Amino acid sequence: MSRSQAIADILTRAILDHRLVPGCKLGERELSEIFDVSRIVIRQSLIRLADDGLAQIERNRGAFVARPSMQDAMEIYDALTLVEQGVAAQLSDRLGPAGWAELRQHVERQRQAVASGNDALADVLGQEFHTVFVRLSRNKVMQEIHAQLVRRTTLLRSLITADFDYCNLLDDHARVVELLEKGRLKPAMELIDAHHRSVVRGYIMDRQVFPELTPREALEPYLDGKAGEAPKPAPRKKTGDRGGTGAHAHVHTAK
Amino acid sequence: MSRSQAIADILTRAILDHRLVPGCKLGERELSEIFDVSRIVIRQSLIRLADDGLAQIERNRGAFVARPSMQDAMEIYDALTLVEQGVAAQLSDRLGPAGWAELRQHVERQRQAVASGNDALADVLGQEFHTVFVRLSRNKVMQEIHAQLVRRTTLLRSLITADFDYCNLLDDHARVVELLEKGRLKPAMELIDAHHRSVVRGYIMDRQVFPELTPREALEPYLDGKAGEAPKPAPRKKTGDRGGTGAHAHVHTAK
DNA sequence: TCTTATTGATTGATATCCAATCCTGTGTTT
DNA sequence: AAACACAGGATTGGATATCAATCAATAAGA
Repeated sequence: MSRSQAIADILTRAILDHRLVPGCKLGERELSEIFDVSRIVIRQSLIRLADDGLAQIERNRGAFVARPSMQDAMEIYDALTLVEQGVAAQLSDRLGPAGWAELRQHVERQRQAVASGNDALADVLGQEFHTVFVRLSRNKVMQEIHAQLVRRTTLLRSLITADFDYCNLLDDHARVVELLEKGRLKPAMELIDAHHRSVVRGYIMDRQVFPELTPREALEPYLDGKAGEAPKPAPRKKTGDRGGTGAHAHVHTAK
Repeated sequence: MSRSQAIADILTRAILDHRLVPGCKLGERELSEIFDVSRIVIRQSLIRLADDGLAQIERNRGAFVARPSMQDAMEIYDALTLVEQGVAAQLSDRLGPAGWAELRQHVERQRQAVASGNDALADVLGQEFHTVFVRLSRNKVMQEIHAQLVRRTTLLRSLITADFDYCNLLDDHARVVELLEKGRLKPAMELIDAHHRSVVRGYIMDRQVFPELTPREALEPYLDGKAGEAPKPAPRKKTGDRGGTGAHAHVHTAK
């Protein structure tokens, strides 16, 4: 793989881990020193990030981690809902027994993780559910679109006031699978919609985000060869946020 | 705008106009001489094209215009159908009178173009319909996803045996609008699906595509400043293809 | 004729340099 | 003291030249 792609992947992970927060300057010189490559390679990486919606390049000003607006957030969640509803409709028509089994098995694995108190694993599995869901459509184009939207929702999570609990929404997943398998498409789609709406409605993005890490500090754990085993989640000072990047951050709006 | 973005746009147009056909080598040196820029700028342009799915970069081999497979074609049309159906569902809920008026007006303009024999205009309007349709969702993220899918379908049209008539499917457009406005969402969605399915089913992509133009010839009309007024459609030797890039190439499968 | 080796071309990447632009800090003016 | 103007520094966007690695196609040899 090209060096610029590899670096783009690292930057992407750092952003998704909330180690590089929205608005953070991604200076060419600084990054080139961090990764020990030339500025041009960094430029190419930044172009890739910008094409993916994770960075924003301003002419003669440089690249910054994207700072999506509330409007952007709603549009991203709308698009994600649209895609997942569409996939749900396709699956309810076309999915074979093996597919349903895989979905049920995934939910079951997550259930066991929750039961055994392994929150981190449950979180990861909760994220993965959506990916598996879309993968079963056997449409790589759709998978890539969906993955990009998920990345952007993860970026959004850097911007919200992190005063929420993670519930992995095992119930929602199980119910979606159940409804779809029974052919009850419409309730399933409404459940998907309701889920995403409840998430985005809890967003409060007025606050400015201040980077707690310099790019050098943020990227240090990803450097130095295949050290990717311990991905190092995001550090947070304030709340009890465990730093997960779960796609299921569920905001408790009701009291 | 950055030079690499401008060049990427030109390359994109040339590909969508079928002047650069799938498989065509996009050599860095050649392009850098054509556009009179350094190789680095070209590399950045090619990265953008690859991210958009219009080019494919092979390590140490270079970039080529993407050569999507039949599988890719089906997946792209599936994704397009999914997106447009989802947008249709949203519009049937949320679109106001002004929106419906705009859609009806667009269809009417296309009807007039057809009636007056202005096929070229009718073709453009037929393409635009889908774009307008998605724009009314007021979701820029969705718009960009849709636009990318449309670009890829246009690329696909370089690969099919061009033995079909262009009918602008005014009827389909009018009917979709009519059905949606009446709240008959399901038939409208089925109509969208049927349309795209009929298109992709007519595809025959066994044939190899041979470039009839060198990159230098293909790109010449786009160079030299704002000469973009006469976009120069694609040249075709064989059929009566008028060179349109209409999103509504409708294959007459039934006899 | 088939296999192997060499050569040429192209890509990936680096270093250095330059122009244009933006930010900032200072100094001047009112 | 406040507002404005200007100059300098820093950063980006880009050009050029160069080098290593890899691929492809040809040429040499069995």
